Amino acid sequence: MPHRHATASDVARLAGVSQSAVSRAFTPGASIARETRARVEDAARELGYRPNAIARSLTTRRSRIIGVAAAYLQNHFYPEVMEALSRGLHARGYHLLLFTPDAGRDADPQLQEVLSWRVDGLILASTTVSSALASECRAAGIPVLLFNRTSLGTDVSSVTGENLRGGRLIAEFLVAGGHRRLAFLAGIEASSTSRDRERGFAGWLVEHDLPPPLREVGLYDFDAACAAARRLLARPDRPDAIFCGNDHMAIAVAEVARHEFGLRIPRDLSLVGFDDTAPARWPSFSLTSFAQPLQPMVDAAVALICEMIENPAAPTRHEVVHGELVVRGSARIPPEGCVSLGDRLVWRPPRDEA
Amino acid sequence: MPHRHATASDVARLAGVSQSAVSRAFTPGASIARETRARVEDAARELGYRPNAIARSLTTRRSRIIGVAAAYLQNHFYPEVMEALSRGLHARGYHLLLFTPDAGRDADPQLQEVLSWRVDGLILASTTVSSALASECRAAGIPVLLFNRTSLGTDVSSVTGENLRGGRLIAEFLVAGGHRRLAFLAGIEASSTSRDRERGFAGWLVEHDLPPPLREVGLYDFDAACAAARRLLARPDRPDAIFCGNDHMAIAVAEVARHEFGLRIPRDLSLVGFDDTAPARWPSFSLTSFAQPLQPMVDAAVALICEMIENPAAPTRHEVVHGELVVRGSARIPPEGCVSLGDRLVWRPPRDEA
DNA sequence: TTGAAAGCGTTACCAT
DNA sequence: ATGGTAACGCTTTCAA
Repeated sequence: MPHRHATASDVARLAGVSQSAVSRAFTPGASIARETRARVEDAARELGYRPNAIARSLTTRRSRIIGVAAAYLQNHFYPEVMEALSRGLHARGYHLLLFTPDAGRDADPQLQEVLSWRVDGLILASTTVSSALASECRAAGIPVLLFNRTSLGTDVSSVTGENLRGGRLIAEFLVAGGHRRLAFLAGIEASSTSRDRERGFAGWLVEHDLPPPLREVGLYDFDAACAAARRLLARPDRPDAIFCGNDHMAIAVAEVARHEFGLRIPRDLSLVGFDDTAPARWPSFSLTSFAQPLQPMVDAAVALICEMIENPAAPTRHEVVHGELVVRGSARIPPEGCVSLGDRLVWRPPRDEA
Repeated sequence: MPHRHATASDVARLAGVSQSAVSRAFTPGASIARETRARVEDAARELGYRPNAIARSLTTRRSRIIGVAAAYLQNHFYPEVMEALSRGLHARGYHLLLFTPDAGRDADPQLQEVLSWRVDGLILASTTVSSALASECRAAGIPVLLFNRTSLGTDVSSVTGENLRGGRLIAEFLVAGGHRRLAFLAGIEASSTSRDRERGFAGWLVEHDLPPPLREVGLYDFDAACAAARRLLARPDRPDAIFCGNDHMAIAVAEVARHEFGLRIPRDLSLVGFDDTAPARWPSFSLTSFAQPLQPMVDAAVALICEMIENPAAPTRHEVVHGELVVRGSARIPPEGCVSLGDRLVWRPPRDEA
């Protein structure tokens, strides 16, 4: 028995009021008598009535749904983001329509479907949605927020960590630790995160008249990072320190270095990651990593998308959330600069350079 | 400029047809002349028209949305599930409305909100939604599917791995490996997965006149599992093999065993996990683990929920997806029973017992 | 094959 | 404060 849902009219009939009154009883700021509301609520309870969000959205023209594009869920950073995002949006009365663009393929068709739900906003935490489309949405008047990425030419708001400063700081950290044969393991080269981290890293070196780092590409993928690590570590001029574009790849490199090359970390090889995800804290890796503070980033994203929804005419904003270089055991520790911060050890340049 | 979305009427006007014709042009099986469709499509393209899913859902009374409850996203198993689920549902034309019940708190209010979207189905991949509510949904006629869990008294369909057989097999595996001082690290005790795995494990031991395993509770949580490991490993009668309720906890135990107790795995301690998630394959852990085959489980879930939607009167079903005990290096390997399966080594009892 | 018209379950605007 | 009524944008009869 497909047991039809009760409607506002059903409730109205039972409560002996108009259907409009029922609507008011469920609208926070509406003007309705205490007693009327009570009667409606009783009737609603009896019938198991809940306002139909679909019908409501049709008239209000606000869905209270945010479309969220996520991929790379195998990278520990993103699941944690999803969970926090879901909670944060819920707290503001929004729901989260998830879509996961296929890695290689074009994400735009999927996005079109999400758009057909007239989502109030869009958070793109995945590189594979074309920037063109992102700005197209903006043109169509729907707020778009890039999470943990930015887009080049197009003018779309974003929330990111300090990719550039992080890269610079890590260069300085490794050099202060006495390393001179540095390497960078890029993620997806087209991604802004990878580009910015590399730009910061290589930039600092160049500015200090040091040779540019060796370079391989790991595509933010575990297996690809393993392969890149093999190429890097098999070189005659093997690097003695590698800055990996994220923790996920850093772990891959650590595994290859130890188990295939018999290297000891950090004695033979220093490793620095980015994100400071949970596995970085596991003793086996004890990864020194530039933290992208999850909760602040998510909070910023939620606040920003809500603002954009309330004021669609607002100018685009690029929020950069402050992070720290969290020092653990995977990289040689410079003699100076370590500071204890809460329960973590972080590194700051002895002479203020950052 | 909030640039109003084009509606079917707008398209109709431009194409010189009725609004109904526009609807037909976007309805797969509808009867419409080739030429009419072409004109509609042209007009639609020109106006950037896409049917409004909200309005459509209101009339069809099918949302093509599946509500998915997820939590424990820090356990690597679930993100992978989410991603596969999202793809699988998309392939069938469904969208995924994600909600993440707060761990401790009551998930039911959140679920109510999801229900107000008149979701076509509900997949619960989280223990915190009350079984009572799950069956309430079923009573209300909305298909509910439990993923990686079952519920006790209530009659709700489910997709799970072979928790019971897995537990039994692991007991046999460890005993065949010469272990006698066994322990079980439970997850969330109220969860069916933890209960079934334990029941299989302890049951096999009892049936073979072996003493029951030691027991601690790790709540499927990394830190809690670390604490449990400390209690277990500090005992005078320290176990020489631990079956951990999932990989995530097994890794926690491995970390504590190695880095706090100086134990070597598997020489001093054998460890077996459950799920066979990506980190289990990392050389540092090389975890022997009973595989819950992700893709088959997700495929089964998608197929089952779709069936339930198409035929709500169908009886509840409990699908159990076949898994294998994947042998790696974290547990002593019995002299017999290892079989190569694809690129993995799996264990099967020499005399067929499973 | 096509168009007109009646819903779908709300909210929002009017009067009252 | 309340009830009537017109949208909201679509699908689905029903006639033509």
